[in-house]
Amino acid sequence: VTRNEIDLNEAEAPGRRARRATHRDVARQAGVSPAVVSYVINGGPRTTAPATRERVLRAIKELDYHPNMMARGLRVQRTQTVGFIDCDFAPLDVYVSPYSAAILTGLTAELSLREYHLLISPVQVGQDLRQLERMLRSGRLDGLVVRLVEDSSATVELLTMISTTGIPCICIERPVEPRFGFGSVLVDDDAGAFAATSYLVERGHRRIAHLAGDSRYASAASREAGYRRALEVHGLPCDEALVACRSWTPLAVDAALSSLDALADPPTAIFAASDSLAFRAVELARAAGRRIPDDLAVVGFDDIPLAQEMVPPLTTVQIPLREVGHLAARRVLGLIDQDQEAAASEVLPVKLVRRGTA
Amino acid sequence: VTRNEIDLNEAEAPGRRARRATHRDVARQAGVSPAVVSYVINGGPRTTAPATRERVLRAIKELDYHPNMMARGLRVQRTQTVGFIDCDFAPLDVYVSPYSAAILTGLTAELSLREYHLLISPVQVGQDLRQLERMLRSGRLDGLVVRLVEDSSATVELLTMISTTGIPCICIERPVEPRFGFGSVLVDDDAGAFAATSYLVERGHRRIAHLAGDSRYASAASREAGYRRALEVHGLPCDEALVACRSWTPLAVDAALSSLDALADPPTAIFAASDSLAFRAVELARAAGRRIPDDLAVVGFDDIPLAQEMVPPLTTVQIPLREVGHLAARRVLGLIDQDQEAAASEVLPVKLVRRGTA
DNA sequence: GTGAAAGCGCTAACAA
DNA sequence: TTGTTAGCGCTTTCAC
Repeated sequence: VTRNEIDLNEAEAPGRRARRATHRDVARQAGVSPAVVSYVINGGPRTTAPATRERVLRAIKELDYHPNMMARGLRVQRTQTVGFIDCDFAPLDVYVSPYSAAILTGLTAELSLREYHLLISPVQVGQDLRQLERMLRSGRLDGLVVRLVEDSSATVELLTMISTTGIPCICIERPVEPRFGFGSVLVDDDAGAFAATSYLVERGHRRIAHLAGDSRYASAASREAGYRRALEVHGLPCDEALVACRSWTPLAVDAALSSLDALADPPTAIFAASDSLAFRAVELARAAGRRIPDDLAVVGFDDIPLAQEMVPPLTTVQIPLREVGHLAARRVLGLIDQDQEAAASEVLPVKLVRRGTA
Repeated sequence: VTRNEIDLNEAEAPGRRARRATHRDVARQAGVSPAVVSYVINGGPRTTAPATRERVLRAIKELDYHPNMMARGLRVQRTQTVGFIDCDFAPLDVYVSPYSAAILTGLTAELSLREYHLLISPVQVGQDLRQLERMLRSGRLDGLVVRLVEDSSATVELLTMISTTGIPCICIERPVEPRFGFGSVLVDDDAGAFAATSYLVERGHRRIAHLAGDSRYASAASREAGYRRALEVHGLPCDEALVACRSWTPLAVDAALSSLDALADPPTAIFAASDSLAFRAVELARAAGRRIPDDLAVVGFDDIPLAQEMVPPLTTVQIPLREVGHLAARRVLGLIDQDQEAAASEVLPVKLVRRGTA
């Protein structure tokens, strides 16, 4: 007598965890073959007579049957799961940073529409990839969304590893060489920084400092590049003493502001590479008795929730982060469905939102 | 000729995705039976001769073999995955709130130590549970960590549903009736609020307002209770006009402060139910020309990163959120390993950290 | 329109 | 110490 022939109720004896109903139980109860149960559940590939269909559906209800994803996944080679790899220098920031948070929000919302699940894997840039590779090769994932923060050889190594696994993949934040065939959804950091800086110039500022982000991050570099380009276009000199910080840590702004203040010709405006940096600058300046925006104008980048909670609210560059998540999700799903178009690259526009600090 | 007998290289023809090596390929290459491959990989249940072991290991390397988790999971009924269900009124806040972020950080770190993966499912309080139930019953998860925010019948319904699935479960933030056998790790909100309020009293404040959180949340209620208890213990009247806000949204503080200011005898101190609320209060008060902490003392709750970035830094109640995540992870893992002790309930102490705002 | 049966890749009980 | 084999729960081809 095989396990499957044990009566279901009998197996539900107290003490042991109840055995779950399988499609065979359903088949027996409905008086059909296991195949038909599958046809009914999946609406194919064969059609079923309405009457049998009804009986099967009823049996499913009665037995409270739920298909086992492991078994189904093993059979059809699908897991209904996509992974999110956040490859950062401070990997556990995935959750802490409002930046990835917004992306994850978009991703999750879109995936759950198609009953897909999200598996999050923080990875440290340059860390040993073996554990990750084991995971990817274990067949647990149908697709992948990878957030890249820089273009070093460590990143290429990661991408190469991923591509050898053959898992469909969409990249976020950094573009990726076409040879990988990965598709990406990006954001126009450079244009945003250009717009922010230009805005300050238009407001009459001539000494505009830049609180740059951690220079290991490509987005920090792009934002700085946009800043420099704007100065140049507007015929302003770029005083190296005006670019400071080079860290994402808000507390690093303290030292940066001190040196800026010590300048013979201190800045009248600041363009910060992130809202958190901008926020700290505002706090510090205000504590030093300066009025925002009159004594010091400040523009941030990202438009995190805090930007609207500050007083005055922060003028900043808004990134459609949730949209990035949505699009990335739709693209992986597209790749999984063999839609070649999904492997394209797309860069989303950002927009300056004028509020109270500049 | 079965699929398994196709030569591996032949299957790697360009165009189609290369077939992955299976344990049978390894067995053939090493000249042993499939069982031995399993013994070697899992270090049991049978022992293997060192020589064969070597050969198997070499074959694994050569073929770049990685076990398939679906197949293994189907066989041993393990998925190496635990789910995190965040059951909130605003479910997509899982990622956005620094609160859950810290918990997730702890969870992830601990789980990855044991090569477990985390699947995050945001759920709206009171929402239809069918999609979630389908997921839970699909056998995709070995264990569950559930963050509960309140004790309504919707929560009981969720817990009941979970318990019928038989999945080992640990609850966070809210205790859970013992009948479920779930285990929990909590945080002493009431004591924290008591400490914060008492501190303000000791500093000489007599008119202490409370910016309460959204009253649908049990933590908001506990914090308010701690506040009231402290006033009572110190012989202070509890003026209902002094408790305001009742929302987690920082912008809701605006109206609350207005009415507080309009009082004949306005408060000299504020105990806020969260750091975000406290932050907004500080911003607003300062914009109105009041000095912190001299004109108005403020104490927060949570100790999110922002608390240290404000100027002056926020005096607040620190919750060991990452620790909550770590412990919850260890407990589910314990439950999965049939360790009955893991089903206990534990409440972690919080601590007042004195900084600049009070 | 439906049933029988093979097989996805793995583990473990049984045999040798 | 190792080989053989059944079976985890499902889908799908093949036969009727």
